[in-house]
Amino acid sequence: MRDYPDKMTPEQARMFRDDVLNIVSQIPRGRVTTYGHIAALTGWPSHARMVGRTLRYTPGADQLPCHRVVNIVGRTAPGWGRQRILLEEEGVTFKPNGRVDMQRHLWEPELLLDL
DNA sequence: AGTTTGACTGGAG
DNA sequence: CCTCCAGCCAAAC
Repeated sequence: MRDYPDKMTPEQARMFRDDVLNIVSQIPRGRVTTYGHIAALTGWPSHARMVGRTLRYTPGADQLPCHRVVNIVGRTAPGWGRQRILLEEEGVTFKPNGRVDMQRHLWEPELLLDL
């Protein structure tokens, strides 16, 4: 028995994209969240990779605070060195190993509304 | 229609 | 802490 929903229909894909962008727009300044947390909130918990794809390829996503999305261990996006600068500018601190200090800055969206 | 590719994750060594 | 690997799944080849 698969523990994940059936393959997305085009409409579900559209809703997923809109939900992801909506959630990202709500990440507070100076905080970060993860691909997995966002995926879970949309109702598609196994689609963390899809969250990354959405932020990378959706036109206009660069106007949202997508630099506040990192992976579960606090690693920034490959090939996007500017992400660290943007985060540091709003007070996010990094550990010596180059990862975001998740203990201090992780924002875990809880009961999200108006999606 | 089969294979490869990631802005991912969790576990093993 | 690091690297490697299997599982993941829509998209791109």
